[in-house]
Amino acid sequence: MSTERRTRADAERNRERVLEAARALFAERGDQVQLPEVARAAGVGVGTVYRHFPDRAALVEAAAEQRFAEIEHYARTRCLAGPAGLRRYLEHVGEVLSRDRGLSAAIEAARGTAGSEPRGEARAGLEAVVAEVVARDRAAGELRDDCTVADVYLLVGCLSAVVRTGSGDWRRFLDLALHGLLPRAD
Amino acid sequence: MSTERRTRADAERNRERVLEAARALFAERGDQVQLPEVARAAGVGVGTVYRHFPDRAALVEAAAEQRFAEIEHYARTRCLAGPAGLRRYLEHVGEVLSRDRGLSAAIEAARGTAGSEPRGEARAGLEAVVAEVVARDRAAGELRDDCTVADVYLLVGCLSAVVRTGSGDWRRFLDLALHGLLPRAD
DNA sequence: ACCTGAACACCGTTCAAGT
DNA sequence: ACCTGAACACCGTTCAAGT
Repeated sequence: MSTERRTRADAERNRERVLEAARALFAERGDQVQLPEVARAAGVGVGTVYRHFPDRAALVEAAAEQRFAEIEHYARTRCLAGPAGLRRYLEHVGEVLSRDRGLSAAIEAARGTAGSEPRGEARAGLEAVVAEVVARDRAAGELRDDCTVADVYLLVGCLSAVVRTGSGDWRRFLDLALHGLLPRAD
Repeated sequence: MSTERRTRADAERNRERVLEAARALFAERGDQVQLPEVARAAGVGVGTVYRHFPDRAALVEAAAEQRFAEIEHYARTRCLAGPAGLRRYLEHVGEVLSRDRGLSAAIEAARGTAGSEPRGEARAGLEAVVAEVVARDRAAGELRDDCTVADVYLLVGCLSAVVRTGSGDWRRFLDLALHGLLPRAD
């Protein structure tokens, strides 16, 4: 089992420090934090940041990964039982986005890098739960029959933009969007 | 009336050339064009660009101003008579956004610069028509009673994000959003 | 192996000099 | 008055040298 166990001691610790610093800074000020700043906060040289993360986008994504995992956990425990699962899901995403300005950057960057959508692992897990939530709500007659996971991505992207630009109330947006997903017979 | 008529000959022509070049380049590649590039395309020095426009944002906004005027004209002639005025308005905005990648930048930058929303003149005119369209559609019972101009801005912002990131179909988004603006009794 | 930080490339913006 | 473009400031990324 001694296949690929090379990462030694301080290397792993440095990686974790960088990630920790990145999470805190991105959450607070979003995409505008500078990498040298992250390095300073982590107490390492810039080169170390680049050793562990190929570029800025990779660090943003890695810092967001934890949030995706948290959101997935919330979805599994809170949105698969009872009514209005999708509504609860989207409201939770809105709240997390409001608290972590860096999440938007990760969500939008993923779109930017054409095609390579399924980055980090957490994303795959998330997509699976969202599919379940949609299926459940549809079966319960709470959603239009043609509502898909793609629709949810669409709305999450918009939600992210609304929160990021601070234009108006994201809850109002959700009200409109969710109303739009209702079955034909209101 | 010789109050403030100082701008002479080439100055005005240069300003127009810069604007022309900026319109073409922004439309094609959006917010990622570089100002030295605009200067080169316009056949002037960078300094001249800055002489006429204080900074990048101002140039983006000025280049977009024309589009706003065009959209306003469309709205006045096509969305104040007949049914589904707001739907026709938003579909037109979606089409213009699809053709001019720089418009998104202007729309989103305006939000970014907290508070100072009402830049260029064209925007004020636009806001006025949109208010009329909303009022008409509401009176005709085509929209929820609580639908406001702010809602339209919200959706235009989302539309812009959807088109810009190329995430999914913006027409699908409009379908959902407009459905969300329907009166309670579908 | 991994770390450091000076150095490089690049782009927005300014400003001394020219007309 | 206005124009030009070299120069400056800044930030992402690389890499030679050190441990």
